[in-house]
Amino acid sequence: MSRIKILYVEDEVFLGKIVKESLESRDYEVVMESDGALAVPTFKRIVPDICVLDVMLPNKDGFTIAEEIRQLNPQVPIIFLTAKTQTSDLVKGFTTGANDYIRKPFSMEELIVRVENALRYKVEGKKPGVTELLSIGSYTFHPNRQTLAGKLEEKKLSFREAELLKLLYENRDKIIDRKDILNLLWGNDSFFNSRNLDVYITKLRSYLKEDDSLEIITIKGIGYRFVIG
Amino acid sequence: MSRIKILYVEDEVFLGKIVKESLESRDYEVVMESDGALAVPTFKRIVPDICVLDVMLPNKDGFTIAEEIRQLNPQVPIIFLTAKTQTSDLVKGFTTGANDYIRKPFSMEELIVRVENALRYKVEGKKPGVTELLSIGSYTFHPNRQTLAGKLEEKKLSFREAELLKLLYENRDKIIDRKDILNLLWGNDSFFNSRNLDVYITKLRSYLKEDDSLEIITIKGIGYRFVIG
DNA sequence: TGGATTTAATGTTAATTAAGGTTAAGGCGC
DNA sequence: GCGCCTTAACCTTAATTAACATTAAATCCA
Repeated sequence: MSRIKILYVEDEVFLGKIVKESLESRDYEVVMESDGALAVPTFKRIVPDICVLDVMLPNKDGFTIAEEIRQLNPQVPIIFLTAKTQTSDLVKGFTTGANDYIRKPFSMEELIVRVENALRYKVEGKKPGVTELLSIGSYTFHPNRQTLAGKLEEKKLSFREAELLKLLYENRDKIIDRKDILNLLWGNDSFFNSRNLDVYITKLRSYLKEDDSLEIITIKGIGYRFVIG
Repeated sequence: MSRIKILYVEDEVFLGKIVKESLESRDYEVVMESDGALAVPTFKRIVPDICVLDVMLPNKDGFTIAEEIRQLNPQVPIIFLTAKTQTSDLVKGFTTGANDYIRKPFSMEELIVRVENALRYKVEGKKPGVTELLSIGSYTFHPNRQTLAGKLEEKKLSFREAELLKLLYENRDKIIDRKDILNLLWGNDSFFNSRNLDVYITKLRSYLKEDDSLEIITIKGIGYRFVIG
């Protein structure tokens, strides 16, 4: 299977490169275009599987680009990146069908989730995606359904709980920096969010206490390490 | 096993020297390159295990260097050092996988954690880490879980305790220089950290006193020797 | 040279500080 | 109102620093 191709239109070059590298390290093929006026020609040339458009662009804004892309291809998913100040009402009008939007500042985690959702939507129509199952000790974790099934019962997890558990699981046996968790899940590492993380760690520990081979170890001043077995 | 080789591209020479020394004190081999244009040639010459690239460089920026390095070697982990302003505060995350980001200013602790994680990822791919068990006299030591199990009970160790014990164990029967311990665990050998080490030695001795065949011997003015049996 | 004395290094325990854990009470959107 | 997220309050623990004790090496002096 060939790689998923993303057209990414962004005028802030530094930000763009970081996002591009990030997506590429997750095995997406990314073509970045920094000039709004060239977005549509580039689209025609590369024929991407999905588009990520900054709304605020010089020469031609993201919405206009989207309209023109829709003429060419009514199916392709488009994700808008909007600044916080731009009214969500205006944006909502564009988020019908295959469109979605993310408010800046966003975390990579967020972008990845949206991209994956959009692709799933594209492939399967309206069906929710194939739900992967993760086996964590004696538990079964369903990241998309946000459920954690133990021996006795299945617990529904909230979004934050599920995201945190997923992150810990993906980085099991490694030290994860507190800051990284905060930035990935909350978008910044302010003091309050930091205390918030503590709360969620407590929650997960309590959910996972049925299996004592599972442990979220604190590394004070640095972060956590999730050990399994 | 030969030492891990790091290519470190940084134009701020003063900062660079500090970081270089710090990494070297932790037993990494560090090659520093201050000219962006020479980064790729240096890469070819030394063939490092991991790259740490400042993004803002004269002549050639870190991202461009990364792209060229990727042509040569798609696997090697790359860690970018970015100033806060360069990301416009918009992307807060990092990516698991071959790439990682650290915002300047960063702590050495942070860099070390990233480097070690990146290397582990490289070595083990996505496989869960093998959780090792070490047998120390009548004790069983679990470095990742930070537990030390004696005949009667299992004691939870703190991060520092576990790291120190691991270090002693890895160098058992050899004389370990105090300075080396301080540099490896604390990153420098200041007076205060030195007293700190004394405290942790006392703690470990007390934890290990169940088995008389284990002894942490002081070699005054030099360091310690951990003898087993 | 060898015992006494000084000195510096380390041992030990306790106090302090700062990070994180826990639980519960607001707050906000659906 | 309910569920989730956030904030707050209070508690616990790790890491550091400090204080004082001990030990070994270095120096001194007969």
